[in-house]
Amino acid sequence: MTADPRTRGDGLPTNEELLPGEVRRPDRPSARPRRVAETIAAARKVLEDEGPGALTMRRLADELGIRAPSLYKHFESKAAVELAVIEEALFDIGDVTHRAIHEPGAVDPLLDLLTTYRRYCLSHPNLYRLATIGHLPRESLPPGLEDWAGNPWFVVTGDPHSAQALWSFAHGMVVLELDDRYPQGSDLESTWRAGAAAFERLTAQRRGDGSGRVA
Amino acid sequence: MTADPRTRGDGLPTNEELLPGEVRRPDRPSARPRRVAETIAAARKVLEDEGPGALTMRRLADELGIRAPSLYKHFESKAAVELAVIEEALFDIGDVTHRAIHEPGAVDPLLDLLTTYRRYCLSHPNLYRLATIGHLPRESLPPGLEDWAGNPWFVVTGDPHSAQALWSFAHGMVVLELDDRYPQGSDLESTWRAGAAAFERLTAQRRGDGSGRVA
DNA sequence: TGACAAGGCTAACGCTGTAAGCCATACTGG
DNA sequence: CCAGTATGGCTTACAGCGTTAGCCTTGTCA
Repeated sequence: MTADPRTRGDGLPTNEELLPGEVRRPDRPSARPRRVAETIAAARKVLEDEGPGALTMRRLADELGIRAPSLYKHFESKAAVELAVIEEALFDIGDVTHRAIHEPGAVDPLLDLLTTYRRYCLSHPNLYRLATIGHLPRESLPPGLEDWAGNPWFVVTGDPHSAQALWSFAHGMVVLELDDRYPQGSDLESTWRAGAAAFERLTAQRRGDGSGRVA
Repeated sequence: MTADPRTRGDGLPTNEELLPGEVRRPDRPSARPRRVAETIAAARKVLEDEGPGALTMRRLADELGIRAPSLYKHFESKAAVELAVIEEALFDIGDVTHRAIHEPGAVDPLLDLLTTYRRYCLSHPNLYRLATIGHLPRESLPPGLEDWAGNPWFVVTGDPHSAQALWSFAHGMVVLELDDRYPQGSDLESTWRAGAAAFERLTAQRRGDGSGRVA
C-alpha cells in the first residue's frame, strides 16, 4: 500500500476521480494475527457454502484443526467472529456498488446500481443476510464503513431521503427474493424495473429536468 | 359467523363494498383443540413481549403448566407452533391493511397504506419479523392467505409489479428501521414520504393523468 | 369390562455457546 | 543462562436447546 491515492491498486477511484457526493473508502483492517484471519476466512467459507446453521464454534474449530474452546483465545464470542465477517461483507458490498456507479459510459446509473446490487446479493445469500438482518453493534465497526457502503445510493439519487428509500426498496426486494416470498411465477425483473422507474422519476423531478416523462 | 356476506361482524368490507381489484379474505382457521389454541396464544404473547430468544418449547410449556415434551402431543415441532403464529400475524396484517385502504374520505390511499403498515409493524416488531423473515413453508398456509394479505398493495397501485415494488419498499423500510440500520438522526418520515412520492408518480403516470407532476 | 385414544410424565440424547483451569512452548529481561 | 510471563493449545464441564422413547393415568365407547 502506497500513500499516493492514484495507485491504490484495487480498481477503486482515486481522489481525482470521485463522483459528486462520493466518499472515500475507509481502510480495510490492517494485518490481523494469523489465527484470527484464518478463523474469519473459515467462517465466511462455511457460512457461504453451507448456511448459517453450519456456522458453529465446533465446526469452525474443526476447519482450523483445533478445539472449539481454543477459539476463545482469539475471539470474545461467536458474535465477534460474525461481526468480523459482517465487516468483510460490508467492504465487499461497498466495493461492488461503488464500482457500479463508475461504469464507463453508463446511461442509467440508478438501474446499474440496482442490477449490480441484486446480482451480488443473490449470489451471496448467506453472507448478505448475516450482514444486513438483525441488530448490528455499529460502534464496533470501523468508523465510516457503514456510511461509505451506503454512499452509492446517495450518489445516484442526489439526496439522503431518496437514497434511503431506494436502498430500502433494493434491500426489501433482495431479502424477499432470497426467502422466496413472492408469488410463484412472479416476473421480478419487471418488479425491479417498476421500482427503478419510480425512483428515476423522483430524482429526475427533483433535478427539475424533463426526463421524468420519457417512457 | 353467518353466511350473509353483509354481516361478517368483523368490520371488513362486504362483497358489495369491495374496491376494484380487491379480494375477499379467506376464513380464519375454525375452532382448534383447546391446548392448541392455548399454545398458539402463549407463543404469540411470549414472542411479542420478550422476543424470539424467549420463545422456547420449555418456556411455552411453563406458560401452560405442563412439560416441554408434552407439547409434541399437539404440535409436530417448534416450527409448527411458529407457523401457526405466522398465520395469525398474516391475518392481522391483512386485516389492518385492508382496513387502511377503506378509510372513508381518504385522499391518498397509497400513503395511508404505508403509514398504517409502518405503524402496525413497528408496534409488533417480533411478530412481524417472525412472519416475514426467513423461509416460509407456504404450502402449509391456508390457501389464498398470502395473496389476500398482499392484495392491498395491488389495490393502491393498480398493477402487480408496482404492487410488489411498493411492498418491497415498505418491507425494507420496516425491517431496517426495526434493526436500527439507518444512520443516527435519520429523518425517516421524510424517507417514507420520498418513497411514497416515487410510487405515487409511478402509478399516476401509469394511469395517464397529470397528477404525477404536482409537488 | 376391555380396548383404545388422548395427553400428561420422566429420562435421555445430541447439539449449542461458553467458562474454568491445566499445560507446553516461546519470548524476554536480569 | 535462567526465571518469568504471555500465547495458545487442551480437557472437562455446564446450562439450555429441540426432540425422542417409553411409561402411565384418565376418559370414552363397544
